[in-house]
Amino acid sequence: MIALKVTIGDVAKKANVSKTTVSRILNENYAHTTAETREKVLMAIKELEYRPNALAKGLKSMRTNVIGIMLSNLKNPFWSTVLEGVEDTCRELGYNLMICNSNENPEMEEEFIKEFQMRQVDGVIINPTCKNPDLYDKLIDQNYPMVIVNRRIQNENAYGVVVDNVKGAYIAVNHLLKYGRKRVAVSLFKNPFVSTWKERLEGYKKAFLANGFTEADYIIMELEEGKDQKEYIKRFLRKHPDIDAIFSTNTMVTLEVIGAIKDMNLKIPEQIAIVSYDETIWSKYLDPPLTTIRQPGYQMGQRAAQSLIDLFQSKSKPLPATVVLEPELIVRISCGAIPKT
Amino acid sequence: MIALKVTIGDVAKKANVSKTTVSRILNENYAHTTAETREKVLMAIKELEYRPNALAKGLKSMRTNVIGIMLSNLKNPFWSTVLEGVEDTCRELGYNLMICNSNENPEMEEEFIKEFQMRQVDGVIINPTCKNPDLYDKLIDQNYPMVIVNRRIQNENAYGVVVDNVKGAYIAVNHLLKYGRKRVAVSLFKNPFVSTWKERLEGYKKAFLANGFTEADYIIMELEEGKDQKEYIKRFLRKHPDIDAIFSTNTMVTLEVIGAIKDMNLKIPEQIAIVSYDETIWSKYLDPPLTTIRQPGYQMGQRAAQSLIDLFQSKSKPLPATVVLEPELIVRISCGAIPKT
DNA sequence: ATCAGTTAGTGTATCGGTTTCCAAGAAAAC
DNA sequence: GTTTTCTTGGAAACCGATACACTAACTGAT
Repeated sequence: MIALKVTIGDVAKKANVSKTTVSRILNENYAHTTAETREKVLMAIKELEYRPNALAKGLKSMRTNVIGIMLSNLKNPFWSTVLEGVEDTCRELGYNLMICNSNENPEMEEEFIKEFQMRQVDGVIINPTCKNPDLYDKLIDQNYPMVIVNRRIQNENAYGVVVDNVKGAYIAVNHLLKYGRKRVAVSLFKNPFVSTWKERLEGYKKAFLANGFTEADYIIMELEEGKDQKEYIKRFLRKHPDIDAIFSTNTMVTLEVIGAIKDMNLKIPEQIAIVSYDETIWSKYLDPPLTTIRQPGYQMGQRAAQSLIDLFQSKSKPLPATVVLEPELIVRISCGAIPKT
Repeated sequence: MIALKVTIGDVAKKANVSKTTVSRILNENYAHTTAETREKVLMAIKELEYRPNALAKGLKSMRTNVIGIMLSNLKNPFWSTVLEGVEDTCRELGYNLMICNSNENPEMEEEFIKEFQMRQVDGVIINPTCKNPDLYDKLIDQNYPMVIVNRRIQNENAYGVVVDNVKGAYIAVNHLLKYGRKRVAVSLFKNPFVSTWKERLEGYKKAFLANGFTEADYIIMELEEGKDQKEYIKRFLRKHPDIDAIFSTNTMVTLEVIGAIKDMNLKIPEQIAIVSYDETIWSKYLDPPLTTIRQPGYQMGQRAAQSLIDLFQSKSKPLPATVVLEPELIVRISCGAIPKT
């Protein structure tokens, strides 16, 4: 048997009071108890090593102090950082965390939302697949406490925490163009549902226009999940031999790009410069050290957890809003352009 | 309000049966129901979009179908992989996952275990800090369903999944010595509580003795958390200028080691060869490409979840056992010794 | 002495399921 | 035709907490 259970009734009996009294003391509601009674009860709790059953508590009180987080990808280290921010914040504020992974699969996403609801989590943080707009709308209409992270959804009443992806892409590509690159390609996983995809592409285009280029100068390399990326990239580079820089919107893609370039015996950054999304601890040790866009993942996690908990703790419901965090360009060798300091 | 609740009573009323009958059908206990009744009830469930309340269910049935996982570090990508294995397996088998992070802090660890117990999780997977032996013993004595991952604890009755760390270190150092390195240092975070620390050090020593060296040849570089690692490594290297290889037991340390070596303008692998723990997607793109020990993290997660669930699903309790997975040496440039193929 | 007001504490319904025990009718056995 | 068994289904207790309605005791004012 698993640790035979001590219930609130046992404590009450031992301390010679009612369950109500014990419950009040447990919940630090001291309205109807003397210091003396409290002492007695706390003693009994300690002696019996009593731990309240969170299931029973949640059932009656309609609050579980659990929040759910649904990510779409566990592999990407960016999410570890976000998760860390969420976890730390939850712990500080007395919440536990239930985690699941939609794997970009909208059916999974829907299934897990139901799961979270059955488990009566107090709210959810979700990196949406963006493929279930009706689901998001329904949840928001129902006033289900939810914070959308990293990506945007098409609903004005959502609470969200994102990084400015237009800006992230813009500062990356702008840096390349300012330092003389003319044929800058963008590499991205084809995923037109996802807002980050659209925004980073938008930032890429914006940088071109801001630097006197035209639409004709865009070079867009769309990769498809599951294929041999490196082969595709090599073919693409051979077809466009004038490319002198690549802005990569995704860590995994970046590594494939670097692999392809090395296979083709091209020099980074002399022949092809690279700026890549997502700073990691490896970035500065790559060959060559990688210029990256850093996203404040830990902060994103913190803010998301904080906003969510505000949502059901504050009496006056906060207005729907999306917090926008700032990306940052970390300049290293791979972009071939280090500003003088 | 959050989605107004449909209860089993509502379904019962709609289908003109008792709660008992609905409950039986929900739990696929068809002993007392005709196909006709089932049909009726399932219709009602669908129409009302009924979803059982997992809290109520768990309270009475003493089963939550939730398992807890406690890691000691979210940053290290090795754990993302493990987590992915656990998550996938849990989903397949119908379990949900509650996650927390002890951050190597034994008090946190104890706190979170209590938290998990209060929440009535069915069992836990834990990467122990190794600093709470009494806690582990107590849980095991109480028959608390628990699978220890990655590290070993001093208790014969534990269930565990680990990678062979003696072997991992052995094959790394053996490779260096076989290919002619004579002054091989090991770099590790000083953490004598943790079994992996001991085992990797043991493997290091074993490789020396197997290659005709003696204890006098050990060069042990112990780092302390929180200090400036790179500075310390540089001082160490200057003090031991004869070091011609480093076996690094930890990804983060490896990066510091590489940084230190580059700062000192030494060549990898010509002057100092490196073999490092934990293969990552970056390893082969580092400068130079890194020879690593790959640990099967995803498998570790799978096996752990599988074992844990076996523990409370199979009638005959499995015997305590620790599954040992095999590490693998991935040879690249940094060790300066690529076997001919 | 009476009444109102306050304080400390209790009894019990309740949350939403599961489970045990029992009943009624049909089928089978004698 | 009566008893036994099997099948289908329901009533009510229960899991372990919280919350509402209530009482008993005490204070103090009239």
